[in-house]
Amino acid sequence: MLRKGCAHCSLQQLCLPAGIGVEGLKQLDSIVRRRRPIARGESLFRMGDPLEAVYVARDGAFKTVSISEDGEERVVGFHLPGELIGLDALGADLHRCDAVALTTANVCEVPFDQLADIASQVPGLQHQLLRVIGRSVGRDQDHLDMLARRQASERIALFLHGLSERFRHIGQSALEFRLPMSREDIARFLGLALETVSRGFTRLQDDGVIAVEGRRVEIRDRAALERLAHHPEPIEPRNRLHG
Amino acid sequence: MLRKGCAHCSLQQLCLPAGIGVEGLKQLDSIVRRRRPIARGESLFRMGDPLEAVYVARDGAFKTVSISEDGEERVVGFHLPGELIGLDALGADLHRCDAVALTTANVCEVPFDQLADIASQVPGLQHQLLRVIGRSVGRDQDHLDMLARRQASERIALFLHGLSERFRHIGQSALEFRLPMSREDIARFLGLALETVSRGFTRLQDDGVIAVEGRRVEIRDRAALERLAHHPEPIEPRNRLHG
DNA sequence: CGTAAATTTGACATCTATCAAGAGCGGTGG
DNA sequence: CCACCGCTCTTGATAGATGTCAAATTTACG
Repeated sequence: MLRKGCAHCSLQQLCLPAGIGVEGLKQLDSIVRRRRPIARGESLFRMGDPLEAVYVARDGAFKTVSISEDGEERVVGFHLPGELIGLDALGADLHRCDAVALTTANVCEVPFDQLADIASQVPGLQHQLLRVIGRSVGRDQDHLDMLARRQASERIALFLHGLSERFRHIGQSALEFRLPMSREDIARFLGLALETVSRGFTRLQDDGVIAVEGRRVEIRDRAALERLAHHPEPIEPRNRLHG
Repeated sequence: MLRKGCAHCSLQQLCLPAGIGVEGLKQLDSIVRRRRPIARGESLFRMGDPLEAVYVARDGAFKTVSISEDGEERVVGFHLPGELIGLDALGADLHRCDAVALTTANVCEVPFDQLADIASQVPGLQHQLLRVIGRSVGRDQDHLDMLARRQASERIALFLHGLSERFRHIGQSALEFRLPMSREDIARFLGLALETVSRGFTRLQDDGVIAVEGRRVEIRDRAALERLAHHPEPIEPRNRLHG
């Protein structure tokens, strides 16, 4: 039944509850619904749906995608456990994109109206809500930063680096992890062709920066990865098996 | 002295005040500061500054830029009158970018702590604040949508189209306007080289979609602009002076 | 174990960045 | 009022990177 509640959730520090008192926590807890597991490929909401709730995955991962008018799917964002999903509807009360599960996932659902209500009563919660929104805005800006890079290699390095940081942030290994998304998803997230992403991974592996095996990634040389994220090409022409 | 206050501001409908009662308006009005005109090139805040206030231009325009670690300037966003500036700091209470005036501008400054205070008291204001934040998030997603396009022509068409919509939204002509930003700013916003932007404008002019004269832009064929925004190249191979 | 999907790899055309130079524009000072 | 200067913008040539098409290979899943 998963009736433990926010107070004992491993995501406590990342979620809305951070920094609010016991009273507030109880109130918040009372409106949070825990949904049955979402299967891979299922949607939490679709483009055009009215804003009813925001969601946080306790485990699993999601992508948010928008189908542009020319029928192309663009990946707007990836969402790891503890990262709020559904804020895209804040502007117009209508969702601008679909939220699709990349893996089987468990989510908490927080009805938005009730959240807003409580937020105006519980002193810390409003601030915390704004902060969580702000973190989400921050991730959007990181995304912008990636897409503004002209070199595919930079975008890819930045993507892996950012993902690594986020895994660390939720208490998983930052140096070895499994990508929840396909190469195609990554390509659509980075504004690149699928093949370019694949080649980018291969190149990083050849250069000894990472090890890839399908969706398993190991970061071998974090410093090099960061360098690549900020410079088009290897600073020092590293000797690649002499040719 | 500009002592007219929010109640009479032409931006009323776009700003925080929309939809809050007379009482709330008075409270809000009491904390809004109107600053002396900002000169072109001046900054409202800099990267790393603590979040003190959010800003709305009453006239003029701003850009927000972030200097990435490799020293490149990236344009994160453009801000027309009525569009909130400063939300980038929500996540960490620290500004992530500089806000620079593109023209001489008059701005309203709203101390953030006081705004948050009042928002929790005035029923409509919290909702309105979230909505304004949401619109800002929406603009970020439009930006992402542009940058995810692989063809420069699509990004440029989308940029002009979006700008046109925003001018209309603030009551100015959507078909004829003056760009407040340089080609270089646009290039850094779109992740393109300056020359590519220039060439893109020229091409649109040659195709009869727009007329450009320096920073003056006239949209001649809105439908064509929208088509270009969603398709790499002219659907119907329009006859360009027969060859 | 077999089939479909995902990923990698190769070849090639195209687009964009880059380097370079020139034109247009606005502002300044004589 | 005109000439000059600097900055922005445009235009051209070229090299390099990425998208596209195609096919082989691996992986995942039933």
